[in-house]
Amino acid sequence: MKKLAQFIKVLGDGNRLAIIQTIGVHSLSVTEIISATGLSQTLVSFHLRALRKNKIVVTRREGPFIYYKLIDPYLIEIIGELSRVAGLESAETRDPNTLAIANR
Amino acid sequence: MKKLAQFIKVLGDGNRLAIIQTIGVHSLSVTEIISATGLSQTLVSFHLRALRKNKIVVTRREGPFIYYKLIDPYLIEIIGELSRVAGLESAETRDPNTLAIANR
DNA sequence: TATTAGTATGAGCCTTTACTCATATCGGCA
DNA sequence: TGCCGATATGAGTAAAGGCTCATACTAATA
Repeated sequence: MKKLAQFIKVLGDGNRLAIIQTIGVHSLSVTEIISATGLSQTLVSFHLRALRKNKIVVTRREGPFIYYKLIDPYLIEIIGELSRVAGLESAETRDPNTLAIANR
Repeated sequence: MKKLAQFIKVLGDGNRLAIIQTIGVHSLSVTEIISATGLSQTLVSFHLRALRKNKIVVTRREGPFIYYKLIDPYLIEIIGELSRVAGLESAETRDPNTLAIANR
């Protein structure tokens, strides 16, 4: 239970959520994440470390770039579910055809 | 995004997760939650307040007792999904077709 | 080898959070 | 009204978390 709490705690930060949403189903370099989120290099790196340590993202080096991607992109869907349960999303934003769930 | 982060942050605590799981689909009094979790009265009350403030539980008074229940019991399933994505659950429970999340 | 772009790390600061203790409130009943 | 069981609240403390600054590491290229 404590492991799960730790995992969820990592998700409970606005900037990390933004980074996760930005990465989405893609594989993005740190520079891309920085410009997409508008956060500072250090701050992005700081949060990426937390996401790495908690097995939420993995990295792959390509020349001078390091690409990050979600270990399980399904996480995006779960976050969407949480958003609904939290009452922060209108019900019709849910188009089943676009859900990654469909291609699993 | 920040509202969602706050909501998730509330879920990211071991004791609160224990309380949420304990309540489950039922409606439990504080005393029942205390004995089921083994936490102190003050601590349970402390966490219940957080769950209340963040619209995760609602209360109903019945004589001297106050009953707590989840506003959306579906939350339990989402937590289960998170547990799977976190790699903390056995793989057999991982059949996408049986997931409530898939049939909504 | 020196430089530069891309990325990570460690230290320090400030805020938030989880917890406990003591006390207060509330409803029922003698 | 006074007491008792059930629950909540406020203050205080220690620890954790988010952030920034300065610096270090790494790979490519001149």
